[in-house]
Amino acid sequence: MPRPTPGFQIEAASEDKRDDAPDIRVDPLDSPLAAGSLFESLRRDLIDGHFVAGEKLVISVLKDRYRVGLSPLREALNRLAAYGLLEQTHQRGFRVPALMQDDLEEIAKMRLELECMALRRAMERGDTEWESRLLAAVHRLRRAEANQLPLHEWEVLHRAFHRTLISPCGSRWLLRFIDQLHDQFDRYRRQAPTNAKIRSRRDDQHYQLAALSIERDQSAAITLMEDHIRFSFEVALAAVNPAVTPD
Amino acid sequence: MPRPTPGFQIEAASEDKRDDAPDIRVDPLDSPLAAGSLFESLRRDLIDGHFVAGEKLVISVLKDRYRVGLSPLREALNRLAAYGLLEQTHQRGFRVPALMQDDLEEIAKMRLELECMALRRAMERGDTEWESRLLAAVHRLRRAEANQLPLHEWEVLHRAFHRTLISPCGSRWLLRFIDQLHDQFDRYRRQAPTNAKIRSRRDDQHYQLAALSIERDQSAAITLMEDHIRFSFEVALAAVNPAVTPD
DNA sequence: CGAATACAGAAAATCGATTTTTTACAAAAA
DNA sequence: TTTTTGTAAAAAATCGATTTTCTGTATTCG
Repeated sequence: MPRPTPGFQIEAASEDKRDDAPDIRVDPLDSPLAAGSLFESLRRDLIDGHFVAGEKLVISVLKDRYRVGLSPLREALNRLAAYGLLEQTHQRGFRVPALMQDDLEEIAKMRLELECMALRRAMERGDTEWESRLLAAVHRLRRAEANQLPLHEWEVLHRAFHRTLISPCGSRWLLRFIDQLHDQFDRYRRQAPTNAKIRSRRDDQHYQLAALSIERDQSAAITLMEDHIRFSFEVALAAVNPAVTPD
Repeated sequence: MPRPTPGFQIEAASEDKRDDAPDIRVDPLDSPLAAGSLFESLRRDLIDGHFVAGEKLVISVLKDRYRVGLSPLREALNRLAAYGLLEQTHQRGFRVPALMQDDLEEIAKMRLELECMALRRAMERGDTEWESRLLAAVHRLRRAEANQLPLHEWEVLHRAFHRTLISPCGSRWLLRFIDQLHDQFDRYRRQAPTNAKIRSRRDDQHYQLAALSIERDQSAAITLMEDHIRFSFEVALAAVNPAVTPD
């Protein structure tokens, strides 16, 4: 059964005046991209934890909730399954993957390998334009933290920062795999609690990552990237093992 | 427009007696897994090159060709797009990605990184059971080559060998990404010509790979894996640049 | 004569209904 | 009481029709 999160406040009630539902990103009824935008909506809701891990997704319920027809909905679910954010079993529908410590460890390990590889290449290939965009991205991210912007804004900027950092790595496949792993990782991280200490350390790491990368200090940047991912992993662990929130 | 390959000998003519069409792997009409098996059929036909690279896939044509309804077909296409074997543009359907040298280079580079990583881990973790399965796999593969089994049989055994080689690497994501890259790579390789010399060298490499991996000779095995992928890359290059078939 | 526009045909995307399969529950038998 | 079997409800999967969007062509206007 879906969790009663603020993301789903559309009830069967009033059919008009949807503009005041800030948590729903796209109104599929007005948009001609039902299947495509639905994929994005579902993707985000899955990562945000708006569904209980392990939960079975009942098509007819989703259909009502997102106000779309059967075909675009099933197409979006199929894409999500191919992407790894859903599991599909023949004749018994779609299921949200459970959260398991083994999985999280594996995902973190892969992130470590791939993101360090990407960062190394990015430092070799990045130009002034990249350096500029990176500085801009880290600045936006830190301001969002300092100014206590809503969590969602921060998440968007955080993802943008990491993407910018490795964007000149030269491999679309590498970027694609890392994106996929980030989505998987964030399912855990978003479930884990944070505190000021965690956020502050993370904030520093982001800034230092940008600085060292621009300076082309390869070994220091790579080491920091490893630290950053390991630290995020420690934090995310609390999603599967609530005892171990680090401070 | 689809190429007139033997895979598609079903014309609009006789509506009965489909059993004599050996190249169609599953008859979706008899199977209750239309969408799932259709994904596999399309995946294989895409890798086999039964579609022209860059070609636009017309839904209604595919519908007739594979004899399925619109919904399972579109679901399969969506999954293939998420998987990277098709490109989707909103409101203008699905397209087979073009073959480009840049892409091939990138794919080969990623294969090099990921498969070496996986092989290293597999050698650390593989047990006797793995060694046995690996010997069996390489034996089947070499016998298929020696006995001139049909190409398709060899392709299946070839894929099975590579999968077995790295199977104990301990990371589902790593295996998944490598599988995906193999599919991409094979789109090129299958288009490139081979000769006895190429096949013989490749055959040797497979045998040596198995032997060195079982002996746990890490550096030699990794070096050979690099050679193997580089060599396959050289061969596959002919798919985009017909002048350079190596001998 | 060239560019812009309107039209017609084709194709993609979506919808709602139908079919098939699974699941849950209850009744009967061991 | 427990297991088995039958039945009804629910859900998934598929189908064919409908709607929307695009594309190519021909016609009109500048």
